[in-house]
Amino acid sequence: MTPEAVAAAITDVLESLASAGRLTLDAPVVPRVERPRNPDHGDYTTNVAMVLAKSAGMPPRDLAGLVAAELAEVPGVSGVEIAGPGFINLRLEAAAAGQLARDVVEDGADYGDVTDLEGQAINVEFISANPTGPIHLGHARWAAVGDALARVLVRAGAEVVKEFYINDRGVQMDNFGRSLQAAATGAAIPEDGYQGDYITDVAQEIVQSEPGILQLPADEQLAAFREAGYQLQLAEQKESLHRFRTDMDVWRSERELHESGAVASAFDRFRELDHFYEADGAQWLRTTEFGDDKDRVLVKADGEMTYFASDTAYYFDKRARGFDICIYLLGADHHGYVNRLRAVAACSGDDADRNIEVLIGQLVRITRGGREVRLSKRAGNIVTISDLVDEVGVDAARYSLIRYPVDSPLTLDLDLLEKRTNDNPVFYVQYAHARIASVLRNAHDLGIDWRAREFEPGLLTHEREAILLGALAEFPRVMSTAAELREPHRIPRYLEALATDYHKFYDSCRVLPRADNEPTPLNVARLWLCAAARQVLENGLEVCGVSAPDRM
RNA sequence: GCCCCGUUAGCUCAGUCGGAUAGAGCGACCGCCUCCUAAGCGGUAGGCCGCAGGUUCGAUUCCUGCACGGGGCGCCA
Repeated sequence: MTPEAVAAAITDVLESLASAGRLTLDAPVVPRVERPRNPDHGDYTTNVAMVLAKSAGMPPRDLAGLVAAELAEVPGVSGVEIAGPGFINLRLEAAAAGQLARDVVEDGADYGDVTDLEGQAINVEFISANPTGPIHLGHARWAAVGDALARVLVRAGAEVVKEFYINDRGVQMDNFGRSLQAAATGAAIPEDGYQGDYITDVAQEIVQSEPGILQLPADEQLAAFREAGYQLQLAEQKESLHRFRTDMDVWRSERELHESGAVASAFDRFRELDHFYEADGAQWLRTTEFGDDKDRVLVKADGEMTYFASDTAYYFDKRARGFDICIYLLGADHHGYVNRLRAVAACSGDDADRNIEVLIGQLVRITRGGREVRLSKRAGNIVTISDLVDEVGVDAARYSLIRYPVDSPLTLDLDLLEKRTNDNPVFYVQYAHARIASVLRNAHDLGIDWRAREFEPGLLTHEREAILLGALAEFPRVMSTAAELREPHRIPRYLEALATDYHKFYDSCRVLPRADNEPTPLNVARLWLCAAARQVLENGLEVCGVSAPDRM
């Protein structure tokens, strides 16, 4: 019996009481069913009696009594108690709780999939680094979180596209090209250019593959370096993200938005809706009508398009491709952009509250040797995402970035991550998985085919078996919450709690028969439970993009 | 000045769509492998949940103000 089933039973009770005239209900209620911290409070608890007391016009405890009496008759429920100000605590029969193990095993990789977001088309844009250098540690958080979020949304039934916006036009591209050109020709790197060692490497690579480039006239040469460098960096970014197990579905070029006329037609749309005007020689979007602090320039007085101009077209582009919800993951240093983006939606006649979601993530601080590492692409002080993967591995890197809520600051201690100690919870979770895999392997070696034997869920009566079953039953709800709140960090946190519950179970409940004894029905039931726990750990780790090893 | 985020155990941080005794890891201390993976488990110590008000049966959680810390307020990207 799952928490969902308990909630449904409570709803049934409430409705039948209401239709029998024993209770007045203002509106249909979705009862909240929780797992109490304190095991003395039963397997599940609900506060419906307190919530409904006022509208029902009776004291919470009386109402609780009414509901509890009916609940006690529900099959699978072994006990109901009223506690405190009006909590209803209930206990399940072991067989009803244990049945879940079989359900999990049978659902396999699908266990934990939910339907909350079915029918929604969601675009998740993240990282969107300039193609003027490698993906670095400053981007790593978004790479991990964005990818995990996308996986969560998919599990919740949404249609999801992961997208990277390439800022391949504008001033930074020219700076980049000039820096490469200078590095290749032995000139000084411009002051506002890129200083990193990688610039020299890239410049050399370009000269090597296109020796003729050095003979070109200065203008053509600059363009050639810019374009060649762009292609090399873009390929580098794709490759390093691939190694990080973050593969984008769409790489959208800013340049293409201009060339295809998307920017121009966005402007037309704004004109139609009368949100567009000219002043001081520039062309503006009247974003202040929709909550922005000031209107924003689309075309500068010198005729150049702003970055924001592309953004407006990009939003239309996403909507035209059928996305109801456009999620942007941005760093805290871009939070000033939120109102602008929302205003774009509003200016085009959309509902900013529904169509645009901006997740602002706090920046990651990085320490090494107890000192903060400052990252600056232009100053050339870069730790790339590939360096991180080389040092600590993809699993540890992704996991430690995903396990914190994005609005909380995060310090990545490179020394700590390199240690591979238990400080890093990814090992704790993976170890639980490997431990179960080992037990199942041993069962197989002993010739115990638990799947073929009868599963007697009523045998799982040990307290730690009950707790483990309860934890397994939580997984779909954790997935729902993570998806609806856009909070993928809830998955690793859940997995850590689940791993603890498994380790505790393992510590006090012998799974396999000792010596040459024949397996008992209890051994078999526990193997089902182990298999279920292993499956949930695997599914959860998969959502994080972290491997679930069979041996460690 | 205005806007966003944070403030919870010695340290790093969870938790809160308002619920019963606030959690984990690390660090400290004490135990547990002739037995399925000890990367594990059990126990002890450690808290005015930043401060002050408000909302109510009930606030660490919601609202307001304040303090401290981080980030942002360009015809830059």
